[in-house]
Amino acid sequence: MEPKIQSKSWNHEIEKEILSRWEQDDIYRFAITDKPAFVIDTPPPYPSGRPWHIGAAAHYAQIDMIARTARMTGRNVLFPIGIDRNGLPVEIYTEKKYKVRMRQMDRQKFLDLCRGALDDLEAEMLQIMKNMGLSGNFKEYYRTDSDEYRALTQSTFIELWNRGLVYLANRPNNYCPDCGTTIADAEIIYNDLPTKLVYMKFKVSGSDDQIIIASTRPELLCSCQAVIVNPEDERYLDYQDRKVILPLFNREVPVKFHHSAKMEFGSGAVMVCSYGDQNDVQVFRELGLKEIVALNENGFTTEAAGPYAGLRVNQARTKVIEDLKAAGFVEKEENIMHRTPLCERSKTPIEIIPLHDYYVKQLDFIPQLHEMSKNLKFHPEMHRQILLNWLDSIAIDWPVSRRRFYGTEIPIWYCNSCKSPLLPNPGRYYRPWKEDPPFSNCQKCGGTEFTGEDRTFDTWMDSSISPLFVTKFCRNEELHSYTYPTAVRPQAKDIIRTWLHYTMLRCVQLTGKLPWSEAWIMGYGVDEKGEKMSKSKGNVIDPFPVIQQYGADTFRFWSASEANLGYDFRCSEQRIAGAQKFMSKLWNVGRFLSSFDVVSDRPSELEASDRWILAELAKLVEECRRGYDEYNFFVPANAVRDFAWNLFAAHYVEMVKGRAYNQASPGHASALYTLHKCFKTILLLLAPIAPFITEELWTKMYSDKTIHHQDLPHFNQLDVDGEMTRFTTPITEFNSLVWNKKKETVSKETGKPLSLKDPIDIPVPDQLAPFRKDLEEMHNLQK
RNA sequence: GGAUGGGUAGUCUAGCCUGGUUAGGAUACCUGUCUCACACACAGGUGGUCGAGAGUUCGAAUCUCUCCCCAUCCA
Repeated sequence: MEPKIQSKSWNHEIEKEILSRWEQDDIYRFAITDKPAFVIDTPPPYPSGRPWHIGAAAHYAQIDMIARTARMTGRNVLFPIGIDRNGLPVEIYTEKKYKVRMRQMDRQKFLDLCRGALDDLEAEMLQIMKNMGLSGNFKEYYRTDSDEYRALTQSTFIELWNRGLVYLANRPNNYCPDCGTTIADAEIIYNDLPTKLVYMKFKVSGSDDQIIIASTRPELLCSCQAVIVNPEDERYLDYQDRKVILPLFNREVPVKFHHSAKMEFGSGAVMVCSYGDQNDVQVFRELGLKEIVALNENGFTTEAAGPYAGLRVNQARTKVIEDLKAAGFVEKEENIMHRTPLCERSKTPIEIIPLHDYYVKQLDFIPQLHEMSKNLKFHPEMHRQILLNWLDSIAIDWPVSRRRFYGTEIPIWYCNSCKSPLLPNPGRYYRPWKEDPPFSNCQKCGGTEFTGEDRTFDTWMDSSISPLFVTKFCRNEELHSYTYPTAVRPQAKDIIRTWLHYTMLRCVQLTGKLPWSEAWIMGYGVDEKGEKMSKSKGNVIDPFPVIQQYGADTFRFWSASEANLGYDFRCSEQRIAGAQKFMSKLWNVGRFLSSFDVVSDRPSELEASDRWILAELAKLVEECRRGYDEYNFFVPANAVRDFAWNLFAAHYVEMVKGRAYNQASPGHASALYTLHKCFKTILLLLAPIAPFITEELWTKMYSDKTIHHQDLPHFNQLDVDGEMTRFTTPITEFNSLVWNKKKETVSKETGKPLSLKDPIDIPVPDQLAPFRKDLEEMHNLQK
């Protein structure tokens, strides 16, 4: 009766051995077969260095559970692993690390520094992903800055260009003076920042009246082209189309009615400048005003600012306020908190200035995206609304050009004589800023001199074709048609309006098809107070040391048992430790059962207790299946833990110990069969969640083949009498009753409460007659 | 201001869609126990006006309405 398993607790150091075994046997390889393909459009993580985010690690653990669930339900799974390496974060990281300025050094040297930095960060990232037990395709992991990836980004852009879906426009756009580039609406965040609200006196032309105008942007006075008031504001009814005179600049501008003027803000009259905010842009457009460019691309005031030209925004503001005061144009100043648009990356206030940028058409596609999104299944359904709200709020096409370096180059050359933009043929990776064009004559004018475009794409241009890249679009027709559209896009809910939306847009434009059939949206990992983790709050928990201390399976099981589908989940180390206890319990149940022979064939007659637990087991399997069907691992994780610990180990195992130990007992085989049947099922049900410990127990106890090529159990495969579950409550209550009695009874010999093995005289109720023998032996019930 | 989700014992959470026994569980706390797998365990216990109010109903944590509070996203 020696257990096959010796060690008394689950040692997660074993995970490393198991990992290398899996790697050697290459158990997750993917090839085209006649089974249905199941492709996961894995989010490629950005290697931004430590600390990583525990919520992100949990996210990847769960994506792996999706992959394992699909594999164990008969699908041919392609689980790509990629690393996102384009964009601002690495540029900022590199500038800091090497104390350099991107625009003040050789472009190629800067790119080389970035690449080196990414390589180091990436290695660490891949290692942790592997250690977490991700069953992805690490052998062929991809990078979004590889020639192959960038060539696809460029090819798809050229395709859109040729179809007229790209245009160049000069229009007011969000501009980050610090990053020196255009940014999309989706990249803006808003913070309340302290600022001065200045109440300025505007003289009404041809009268002694004056209008008070409150503004947080007095430095933009020079670009003011109108003053607007609300048409319902009785204070200004008489002023429509009259002129007011700009203080300091002595220029006349008209007073107009516009519904966007808020009566309760300041004096109710608003000056409209080009451009203080998005509302100014709208008013300029609607009223047909002529814009005056007050700020240039470096964030300095222009000639239009007259005496205030050539200053930074803040300097200009200070000086304008001083002069306004000196000339008696200021009624008062207030210190207020103002909701200020900031660049998501650099946290610099953005400016709105007219810029030449390339736009990808998206407005025309919104009705189609609306319609097609109806065929996209959301897990959970409630997060569909985030996408719909975003689609409804999109007001402009997508500006895709960026004045940055570490990104995919926009593949355009300009003819020096006729200035026409010329695009190369799709297929390879182009770097116009350093390469000669692949043509020698301008198609328009025959010119022979060209200038390469030096801008790059918005990184979402790269990210938004991930489902095309991983299915080898344009590169392997056979594989692409087998794998596209893909099965599922797993992602976090905060990038629905960027990644999810842009991917739908681009894939629909390029293939006419929705790129996936399901979107699986995970909530945030939040801190112990329920607040979102962020580096600025300083409440980020790094997953590295946690995984190192507790092991991958504990971390994974914690993540599954804590995060209900789509809901935010709390990250607390105490609860991770709680998950570890279950790993230990599972291990010990296995250790105990490993001392009994495995009976795989079902005996013709099963004892009542055995039929009872099998009925409960069937219920468990059904519930777990329900969870797995919608990739909600919260359900199986908690259901299996509850069953294994509180029913199977606590009650059933104790009830059948007698029969299990006694080989002469008539119910011996029935007990051994049922014990192992239950435990095998528990292991299979947990395999997608905790792949290491289940593999170890499975291969030690039941098979020399991996558990991860098994199928998830089906409840109708278990031949059970569902009626038996009616005994569950009476059985657990009777057991409690006996335990209570023993505790209350003081032993005459020891003076302590009775030990659980001491005899006691309690009759088994008639209702539980079928279980009488097992219960009597379990509790040592004697007359 | 708008949208989404949530408010259940000290803390966390299930149940709510499909109203019905003493509102499950975890953790913490208290008490006891080494009982032939497990003290990372076992047994027992304290602790709840299910955010507030109203309505529907024989009956509401669950359905309806109003309000308050929290989180996240968007103006």
